[in-house]
Amino acid sequence: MPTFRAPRGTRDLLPAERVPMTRLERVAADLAARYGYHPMETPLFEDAAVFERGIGAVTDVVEKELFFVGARADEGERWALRPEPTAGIARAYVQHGMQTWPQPVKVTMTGSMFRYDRPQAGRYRQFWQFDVEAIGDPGPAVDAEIIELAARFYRDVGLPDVKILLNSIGDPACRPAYLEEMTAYYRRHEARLPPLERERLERNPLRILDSKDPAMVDVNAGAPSMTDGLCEACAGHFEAVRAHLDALGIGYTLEPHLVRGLDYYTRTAFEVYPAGAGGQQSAIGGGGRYDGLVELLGGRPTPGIGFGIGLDRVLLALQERADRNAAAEAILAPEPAPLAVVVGSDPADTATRLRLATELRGAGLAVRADLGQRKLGKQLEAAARDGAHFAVIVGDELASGQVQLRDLDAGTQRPTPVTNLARDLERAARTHHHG
RNA sequence: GUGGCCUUAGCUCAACCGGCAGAGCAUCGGAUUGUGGCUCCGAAGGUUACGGGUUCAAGCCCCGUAGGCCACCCCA
Repeated sequence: MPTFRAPRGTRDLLPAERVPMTRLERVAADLAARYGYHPMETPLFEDAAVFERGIGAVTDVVEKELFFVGARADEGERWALRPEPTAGIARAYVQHGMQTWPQPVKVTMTGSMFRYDRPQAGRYRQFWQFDVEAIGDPGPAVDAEIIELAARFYRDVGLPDVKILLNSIGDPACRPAYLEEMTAYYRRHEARLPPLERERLERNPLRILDSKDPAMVDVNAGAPSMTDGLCEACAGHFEAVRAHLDALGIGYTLEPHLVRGLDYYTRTAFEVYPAGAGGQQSAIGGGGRYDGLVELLGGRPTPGIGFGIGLDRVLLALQERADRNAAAEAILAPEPAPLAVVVGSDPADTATRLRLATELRGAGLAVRADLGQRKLGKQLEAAARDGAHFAVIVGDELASGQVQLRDLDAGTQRPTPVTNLARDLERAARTHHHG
């Protein structure tokens, strides 16, 4: 066992993971740019109150999953690592007076989030997310546009068959009334509720509807439905979102029990799951409307809607998938091989190998240099296994100003003057690709 | 935070009833002084996660800790 290892719930992203994840980020960033979103970035940590006030003090995320930054607590500073991106972005919106920008303000952010929960496959204490936010437009069309963007992202990276769960969870105008009605219902049946559900009744009643306890099936069947409890404005908004999605041809599943874990959500809520998995902790994306958040953080009343992509889980879904399409393969493919490797086993030539490689790179070519003193056979073997198409062999003919340019695929080689090397290699590469 | 399963080389895994810790892959070297992805040979790599206990003897049995995984919880 090594003396040190990555802290629980965190992991090192080695090239085999970081490379595909970077591609996911690139696809998402290019896509969002086409929709008019601009990248931004907030600090990794914020005043803890930003999350407590924005996300809600009685949510799991704030109550038990916040990572506090330990420094200087004695000086009254309470910082916490961001558990999600939206609260920080809303704080920035207020701080920078973005209400004076053309509305809606459309931004993206990519990076790590932190939650102190119990790790599991696809559930980490540090995880990566790509996030999209449109702040300042109350209309249902934006909701549909952002869900369509989400659907397109998953399709573009090779997950064309994701399941989009959709719901409306009302707003401050109608949720209290509905909550009162449904808690009253469950109080009447409290004797039949398991302990966990009784606790939820006090703390987070909406969760009861989503219970996995078999004992709850009967009770839940008779419960008042959230959809029926929507006020006219929320119902109309929801209907319009669905109509827009239908017009765009975006498939979704109505899920009246879908409840989001953060207090700031209003009206539209959605989550995205990979095709097969029914597993509950496998959401690969989620989002919704948060019309009260900016105001909670000290701004004017401002509507907003956002969507987060769980990059770790998207990657996992792609890796686990048996029937990968071309898009998925392109995300997971290893990095392209170098065009050529400069090899040579005479220690006296090391400087020349380094110089030649540098010149070739200066000419825009992807060239690896073997700067060791292993025997030539080993170097060629490594170059071939790397997938390089050419080897530049530096050896005796250097005395007459020449190196060997070897075609590793064809197994042929010829001498070429070092002064011509870049042009020669470029030409060889061109004819090679055509052949 | 609750319950359960697991942990042997860098990776994937063996090791009979408790009796000398092994293989494949990967790494490095060798097989004609400077020419290949295959093949052959070899080397290196281990406090059997960590700490205790039982026993003549523990990778194996018992306890604790850590980490991973699964189901909850919750979310991405």
